[in-house]
Amino acid sequence: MIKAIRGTKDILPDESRRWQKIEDESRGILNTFGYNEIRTPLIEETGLFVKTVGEDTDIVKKEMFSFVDRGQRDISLRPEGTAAIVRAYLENNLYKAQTFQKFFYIGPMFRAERPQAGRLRQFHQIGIEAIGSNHPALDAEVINILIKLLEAAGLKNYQLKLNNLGCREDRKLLSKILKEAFSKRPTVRLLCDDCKRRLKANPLRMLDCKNENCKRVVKGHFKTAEYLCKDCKEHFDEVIRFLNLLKIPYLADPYIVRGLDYYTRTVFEVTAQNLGAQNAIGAGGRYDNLISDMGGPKLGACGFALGLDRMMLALTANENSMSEKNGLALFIATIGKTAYDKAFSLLNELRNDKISCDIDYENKSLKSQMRAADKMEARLVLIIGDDEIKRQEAVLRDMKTKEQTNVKFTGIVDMVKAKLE
RNA sequence: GUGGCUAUAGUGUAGUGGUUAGCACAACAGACUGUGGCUCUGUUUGUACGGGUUCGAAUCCCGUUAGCCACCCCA
Repeated sequence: MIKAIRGTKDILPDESRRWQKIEDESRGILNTFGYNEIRTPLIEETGLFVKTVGEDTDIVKKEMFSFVDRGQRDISLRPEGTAAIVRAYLENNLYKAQTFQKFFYIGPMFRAERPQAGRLRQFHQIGIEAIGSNHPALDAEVINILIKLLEAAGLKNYQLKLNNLGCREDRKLLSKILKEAFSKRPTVRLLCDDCKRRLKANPLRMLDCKNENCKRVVKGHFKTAEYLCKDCKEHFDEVIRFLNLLKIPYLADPYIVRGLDYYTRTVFEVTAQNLGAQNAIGAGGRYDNLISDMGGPKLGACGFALGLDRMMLALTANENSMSEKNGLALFIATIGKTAYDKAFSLLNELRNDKISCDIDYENKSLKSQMRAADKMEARLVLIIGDDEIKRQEAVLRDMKTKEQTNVKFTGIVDMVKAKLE
């Protein structure tokens, strides 16, 4: 038997109902904030992610599903959403019609990590990208939307962490300062092996090392805010002011560093409880250099991505989930071939009138058909047998009141409609 | 990607080398035959896969696969 690929899973109808509900609610919220859905391909040229996410990031170095197609093109399944959206924004010259634009997306992303609860190789994100503005209100709005989506889904225990990485120059300065601080033998020896490597490749990542010893040592050497330029400092203050205006509680955490290279200035992360080590449920930030780096105009932008699979997990853990079935309006139970034929065409009429209805497909006994109707939570059951065919009328049973009435074949659709009203 | 733990009907589980692998729920069928839920009766379905040890393996060993936990990373 062929099984689903490692790290992928089926979202079965029971669960799918919950997904749809959350997606629908999210679309509604995003709509009120003026965001429009964009759908980009699941596959892109590998170079897109190498350039944007960063050559030295784990995502690109070891987590991408990449392959060479028959035309010898290097292609990858998208590991995240931002790069493709910026690509689409530039490729379709969207900025020429209007510079500032707000997008949202919902869909699967792919990363070849070792699977765990809350960490799949195909996982699903809902995210937004607001492109074309440096305004600090935008950062606050983006964060606000993330919070709104979480609350709409019913998530209770979450925490928002906020930081400012500074502009590209600030990041360089920070890297330089870190490198210098740990350039001498004795200080280097205090770091874990990973951090020794990070020191060379990507010093900023030393900031969020989980090793207690590293935390202490690195902490002792600097505080992020001190290395911010005046503009970045001001921007951060403004973002905080707007957040306060919206009464959004946050925790300033100078050790938040994102694993994607394009972030500048504001970065944030929302963690949820009950998810074990995979507790980052949503995260994002500003990326003011990405658009120009990709050959576009110099424009600021900000966005986030929310992990839907993780949110579902967190919701089940909170026991806030409920899966209500969409009960059937009508079930038609039949006895005999003639009755089935009559019922089958009747079904079509009812469905044309947007009445949800169904019939038996397994030649079951009347008793079993009634059981099936009950299981489907049918409100009404129409019973047609030989007697009814002779009289040209059917028995309509209300499943709740057990009340039964005879209805002429010609008046069935109207009668059912009236009963359902 | 590294280390560890786990794998028994659809689901949750019992079974620590010895008969036909047990239980609950679910599913299906039926209870004077044309009517659901409750009750009762019956039925179907399983040792992840592949090797090995042994007279004998769900049980011990090895490999594979998958899941889980931690790391790593991230949503």
